[in-house]
Amino acid sequence: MSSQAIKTIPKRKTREEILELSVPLFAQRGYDGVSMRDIAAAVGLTQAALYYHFTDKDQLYLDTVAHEFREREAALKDMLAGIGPPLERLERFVAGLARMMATDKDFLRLMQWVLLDTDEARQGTLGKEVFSEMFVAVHDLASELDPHQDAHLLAMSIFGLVIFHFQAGATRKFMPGHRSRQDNPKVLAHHVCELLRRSLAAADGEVQ
Amino acid sequence: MSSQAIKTIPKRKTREEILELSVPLFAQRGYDGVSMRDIAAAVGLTQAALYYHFTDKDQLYLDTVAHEFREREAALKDMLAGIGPPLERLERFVAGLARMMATDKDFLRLMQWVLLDTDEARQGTLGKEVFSEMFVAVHDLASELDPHQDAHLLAMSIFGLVIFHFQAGATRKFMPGHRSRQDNPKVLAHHVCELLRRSLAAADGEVQ
DNA sequence: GTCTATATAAGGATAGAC
DNA sequence: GTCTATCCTTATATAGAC
Repeated sequence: MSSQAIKTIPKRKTREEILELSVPLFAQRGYDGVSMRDIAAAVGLTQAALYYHFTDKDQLYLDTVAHEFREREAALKDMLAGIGPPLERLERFVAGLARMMATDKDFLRLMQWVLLDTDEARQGTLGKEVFSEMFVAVHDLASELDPHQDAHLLAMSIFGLVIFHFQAGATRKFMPGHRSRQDNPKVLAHHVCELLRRSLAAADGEVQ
Repeated sequence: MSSQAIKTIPKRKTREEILELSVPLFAQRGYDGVSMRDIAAAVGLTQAALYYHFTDKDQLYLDTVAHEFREREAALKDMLAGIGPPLERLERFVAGLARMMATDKDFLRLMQWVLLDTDEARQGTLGKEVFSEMFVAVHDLASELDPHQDAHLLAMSIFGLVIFHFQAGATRKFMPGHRSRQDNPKVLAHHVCELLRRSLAAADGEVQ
């Protein structure tokens, strides 16, 4: 190899920048709501320059979503890693997920856009690439929590219990019984964990 | 009043037709994904004719959503009406909601679009108009089920437990432990009800 | 009430200079 | 790698005939 190879360092800075700045745009207004001009303006480039980095808008969008999801992947894995009794790990995961949903609004919204995607192939790719690993871990945790229940359904329920509260987001403010403390992810996590803990304890008692 | 008044019968058929046919379009692709041309083509009119019935696209969209939501309102109320022990009413509601989500895909998707709406005023209007009444009923049911819990959070959890499964929709197919029977709304309803029933029973035991 | 025709803007994408 | 300039398509919305 010639010494020239050293010079071939990936100059991917702009590309990363584009992805980074596209995240909040797509998260806010979705695929159809964001134009290449919008993105170019946000990055400080002309529209044409974007086509040097990405073949078309579709790919830019896909790469943006994948980028954001990979960013959060490590954090999600950490929540589920480690040892301890299943109930303790559940609490750690629920608390972590709630905190993430409360903090990374863009992540939550991108997820919602993906779930509305009608392209099954694309949804499958993103789903597998992104959710699958996390779901497997929760699925396994679920079957540890109660081997007699359908782990798939229980895992889905755990996600739904946490995520739906944040999906409802602004709408929640208009519903009766709303208090600002409920926006605190810790309060929500506690509510969800208690609900699940009681249910699992009762299930344990019912089986033999 | 002259006999002429009889002739002034509301000829609202076209308007209703437009709304009816707009529902699946907006449900599928959202506000930005549907053009006035698409709608006109679906109805069998020219684009210009739509502007006789609606001032602009925004209003057509809003009226479409409100129309669809009002359509389901009666069914939702029925699920929550009636007498009986709270747990029985919960089961009826969960089963009904699950069936509706499995049947009326357009309704579910329109709801998801509304939840992604960034216009707070619009979200407030639709939320109040549509969800509020239903939420109040579930909220009241929740406080009957367990007076010691935060009824707002519990009501949200009930919704989340049912709705999230259907939101995950196509993505679910790619997750481990998936079996086709889980797509049956009755199976899901049973899972959710059992989960809640056990949790509430345990909560009852823990107090005093 | 619905049409044709058109104004006006915004969108995705490419060619070629630098 | 990024720019300018441009093409072509699609979009919302209006004017005026019927």
